[in-house]
Amino acid sequence: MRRDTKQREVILKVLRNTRSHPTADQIYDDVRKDLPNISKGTVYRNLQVLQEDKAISALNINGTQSRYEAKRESHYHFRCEKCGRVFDLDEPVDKELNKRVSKKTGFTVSHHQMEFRGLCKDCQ
Amino acid sequence: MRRDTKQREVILKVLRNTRSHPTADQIYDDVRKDLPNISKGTVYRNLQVLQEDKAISALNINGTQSRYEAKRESHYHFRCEKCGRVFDLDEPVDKELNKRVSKKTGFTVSHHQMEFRGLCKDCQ
DNA sequence: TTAGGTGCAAAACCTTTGCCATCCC
DNA sequence: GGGATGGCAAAGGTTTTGCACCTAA
Repeated sequence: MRRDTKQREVILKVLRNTRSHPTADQIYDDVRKDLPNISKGTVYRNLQVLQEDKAISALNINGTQSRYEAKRESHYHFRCEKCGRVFDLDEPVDKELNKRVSKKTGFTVSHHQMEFRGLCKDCQ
Repeated sequence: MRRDTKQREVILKVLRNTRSHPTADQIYDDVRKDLPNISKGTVYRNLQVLQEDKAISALNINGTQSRYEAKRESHYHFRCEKCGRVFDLDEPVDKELNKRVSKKTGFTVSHHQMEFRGLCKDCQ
């Protein structure tokens, strides 16, 4: 069973009080203001636990390794959460979205990426 | 100026001949069939160069570090390519997309992420 | 000729893990 | 009490980098 600990509580509090999408290291620094003795291992372990519990989410897709592809017509991806394979999709890319976001935000939008996730045929 | 090297050529060839979105390590293994003496450093360096030249692209967003956020209503992100900051967008999330992709592919689609890229207001 | 590129190995980074002490239920 | 969790430090895995030697232009 899951126990309540000060460490986990503070990590979650930090994430709930920011909109800055911090890295593990930034979270660590922030948490140390409350818990000067917390270790990085604990931060990482709790970030995982909190993800399992759906209390937080990681923006980055699939951990640390980069994947590459030759430049093609722009397209979206599907990543299987079990086997980790990445597939190209036929779904048409909506370029209007870039303009719409640009208009709303005032940012210069050059492109967007979309990734669907779930289970591929082999893994269902 | 950029010179043509056998190493870069083979790396690009490998990426053009696959749809498997390989990692740097997988590319390295593949390239070594042609160039047994190539080093990993060279692979990494060329993957960067090829990205600069827009000949290839990395699927992963923003290198190796993960960023986290507390769970919120699902939403899309914008990442500034200059300062690296990530912003939440108001753009409505289109859940129909999941169903459409699922129908087309036969995959089980649980969710999707979208990230827009460009320059934020401060960096333009 | 010479600036850009390569190989090699070490370093840098980020993340995970083993171990033992500690704490929550 | 006993299993879950934490702190610490070492290990692991990926990517970057310094340096001396090469090579395309």
